[in-house]
Amino acid sequence: MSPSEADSALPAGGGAFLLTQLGTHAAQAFAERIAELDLTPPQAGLLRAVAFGPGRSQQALAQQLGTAPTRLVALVDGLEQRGLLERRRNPGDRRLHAVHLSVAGEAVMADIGRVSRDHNDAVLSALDPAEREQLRALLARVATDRGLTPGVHPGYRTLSAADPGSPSREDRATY
Amino acid sequence: MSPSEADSALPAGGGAFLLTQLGTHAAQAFAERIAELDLTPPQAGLLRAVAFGPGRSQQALAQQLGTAPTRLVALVDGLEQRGLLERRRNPGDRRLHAVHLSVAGEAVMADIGRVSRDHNDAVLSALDPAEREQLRALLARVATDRGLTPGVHPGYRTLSAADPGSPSREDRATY
DNA sequence: TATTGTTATACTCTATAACTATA
DNA sequence: TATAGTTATAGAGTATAACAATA
Repeated sequence: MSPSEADSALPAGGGAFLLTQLGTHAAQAFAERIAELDLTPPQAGLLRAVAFGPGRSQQALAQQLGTAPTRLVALVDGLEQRGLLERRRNPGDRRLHAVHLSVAGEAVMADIGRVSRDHNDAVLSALDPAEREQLRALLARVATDRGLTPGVHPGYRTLSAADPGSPSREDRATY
Repeated sequence: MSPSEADSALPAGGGAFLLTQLGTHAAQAFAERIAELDLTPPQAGLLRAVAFGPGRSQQALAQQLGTAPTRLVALVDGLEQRGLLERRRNPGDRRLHAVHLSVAGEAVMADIGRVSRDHNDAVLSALDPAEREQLRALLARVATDRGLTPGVHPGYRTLSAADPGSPSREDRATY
């Protein structure tokens, strides 16, 4: 079989492939930007979660972030050592650690907000405001249809690799 | 600072976040579909690359796929043991292994093409053909603007995690 | 006994470096 | 000596399971 027979339709040219490609790119670009704050994306996500709902237990945070409680320990450890998070004992139930932002942590949160907005603008710089809204609306419909709760993404946890491999330049001709 | 101040704009609601979210979802969905053929996405990508350009060396394939030559060895090993790929010695330069699809490999390639098309249809099922094309056009412009060669994606290799963490349902209100 | 948090262990994936065989 | 392929080693990241403290 010839290559053009093998995948005549659009494996690497279809919308699903573009979504995979751009999703990867967006995640990488965000990781690079957030690295300027000496943060990883998971760390930024944890800070954001704590900022939104201060004083929650690590169990609650783990459930919200969709990660194992054991993973949260190391994350909180690192951010606590850097003085961005605080563990506070709960007098009512001393098993719980209420996680709060420190003052420094709140300052970093403001930085994260700026970085996120810059990131969004950079990724979508090719589109004007109307087009961005158009794209947003289409993506939101796909996300809803696919059962993705807006604001909650899978988290790249069980991800092994990519879409239809990495076809590359040469393949474009046929795809 | 209150959460709504911290990220007033759109960190988890903007187009960039949606791209990350849907990109992850599309990659996972493809991985699940291709697993029905007992393949991983990297394996499918390698088969596709070989199908498009048969007889190339592992070095050439590694460069095209954007991966280290050492990683390709194990990939080719597995697919050769399953009888889908063949290593053929090059009489001219016996250091090279020309990689070819076997007959069984060509049959699997046809399956991959079907799976890829089904995957694309499923992911975009919320949109009618005109809307799919609209989305495709917008994504293609963003991809070009960001310097991504169509058909070649990063490959989820250096990916550490996700966009702005995993904000989750509760955050939607503010985001 | 159940639950929160922690620690220890193992497993997967990938990257780096050393080795061989050919040239 | 330089290159293609291979093997071996190690590193990052994550998941699983056992453990200690508290309820």
